[in-house]
Amino acid sequence: MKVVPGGGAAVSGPLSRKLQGFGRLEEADAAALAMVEAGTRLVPSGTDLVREGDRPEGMIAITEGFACRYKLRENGARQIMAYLVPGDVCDFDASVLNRMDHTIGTLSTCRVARVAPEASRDLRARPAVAGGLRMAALVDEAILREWIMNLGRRSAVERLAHLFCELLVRLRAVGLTLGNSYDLPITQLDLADTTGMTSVHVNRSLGELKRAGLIERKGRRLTLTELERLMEMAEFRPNYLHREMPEAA
Amino acid sequence: MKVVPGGGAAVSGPLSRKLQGFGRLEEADAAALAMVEAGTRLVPSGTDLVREGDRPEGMIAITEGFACRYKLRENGARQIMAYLVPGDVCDFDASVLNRMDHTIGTLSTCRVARVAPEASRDLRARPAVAGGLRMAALVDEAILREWIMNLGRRSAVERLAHLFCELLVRLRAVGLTLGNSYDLPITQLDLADTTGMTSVHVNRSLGELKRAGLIERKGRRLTLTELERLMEMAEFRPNYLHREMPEAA
DNA sequence: CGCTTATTTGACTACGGTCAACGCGAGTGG
DNA sequence: CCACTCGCGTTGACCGTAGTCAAATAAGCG
Repeated sequence: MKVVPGGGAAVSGPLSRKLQGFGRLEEADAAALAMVEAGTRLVPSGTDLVREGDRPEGMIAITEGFACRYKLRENGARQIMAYLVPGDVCDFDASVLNRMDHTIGTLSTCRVARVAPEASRDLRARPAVAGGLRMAALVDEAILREWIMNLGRRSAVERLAHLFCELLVRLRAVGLTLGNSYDLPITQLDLADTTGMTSVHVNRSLGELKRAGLIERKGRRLTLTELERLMEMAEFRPNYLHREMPEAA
Repeated sequence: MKVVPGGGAAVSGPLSRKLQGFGRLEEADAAALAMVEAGTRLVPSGTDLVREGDRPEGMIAITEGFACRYKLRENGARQIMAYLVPGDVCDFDASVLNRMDHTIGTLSTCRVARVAPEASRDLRARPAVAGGLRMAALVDEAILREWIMNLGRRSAVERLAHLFCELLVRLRAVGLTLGNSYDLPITQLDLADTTGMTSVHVNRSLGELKRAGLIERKGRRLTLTELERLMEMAEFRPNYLHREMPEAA
């Protein structure tokens, strides 16, 4: 078994970290996931991992960096529909032999694990892993709904505030936060394409949040000073991100 | 076995009609679905079927009318995240014992079938039905993504145009269209809460579409005259609504 | 250090929201 | 049978949030 680079004992990576949030994993489960995490490749920012029209197989998992699902309009406008952060998995075999209706691409340099269909079957043969993946898919869908709420019924600042709160919770689940701060390795243009705005307006809205003392940004580091007020202004209720565990699978 | 009201032989209802779109159903499958459709109740417009915070079980299916998934903001603003049209099913047991993060309510008078957990298990025991439900869930998710695109990157008229095109395809799949027209039993306020606008602006945008000769409305009946131009203006590509069938399940 | 890519700012525009009034048809009750 | 109400649709005047265009800085990066 491959040793996780840069560490002695295999400290659990974001993958097992995330799935553990949905239920206890066995040693062997964690080992299988660590195996996946060991076989990652570094992908530069702005790379498409899976394109619209493709018929992908197996799975891909992100262990470092931000990726996203997006579509383009004919005029070049981009809309991001989902972020893939460390620990997130796309299970293409769950999509039963279909063509992609959108593209998956990296927003920053990413560490990506591609899981072949066979290995992917082996993973899903583990009840705890399969269950975790199913839960994760449900959460992803809940996030899509919340983003619709965000786009349809929140103002510019509120949208950004809500997004930042969501990311805090999601990144905390994989141990990538420090207090109320985390690395946000994406540009204001990316934020604009996420929140349905222009980068100019994102810039102004960020300024507003900063001036209000709600957030702070130093380099890539985003700090949610005054998290309480931020959550309140965005009406952020994290219930959609947490799934309660079934008593028995 | 109960006879479908109002007809001699059990003409396939929207439920089996829809699932057939994802793969051939056996006689017994169709019969089981017809059984579900026979046990429906009429629900008035504006009724919540399942509320945020509930922990529903079994399934519900719509066989007539429009329902929707929605959330409210504290200020009363509503955002609709999905339409449930005849043939659509919510499988709560697939959501593994979780609380609803949104509400499901009727937008018009609806005929609704509630399927108890046991009956729901029986249905899912039928491979063709289970497969169809899984496909349907994937399509629903694709629709969520397309709605995000709609909200984030399309103008008011484009959003409405896109929505109307989507509904044409979805309703055609259950045989509820006549040429390029169908019944749209919802108000302009509902359309506003769907497209993230105000009812005033929906009204004006509808007027614009009418004046351009792209749509026509007589009572509840919506006709997409000039469907080609409508699709083009909305950049509507129905690929996200169609799933290709697997060779073998 | 020089190039490229991001961020920031300003002036102006426009899309869509707000507020308010009016019309209209379907029910409902006198 | 008519008056009344209620919900929905329609229209107008005005406002404000966010988009557009353009240019100046700042920040990475080879």
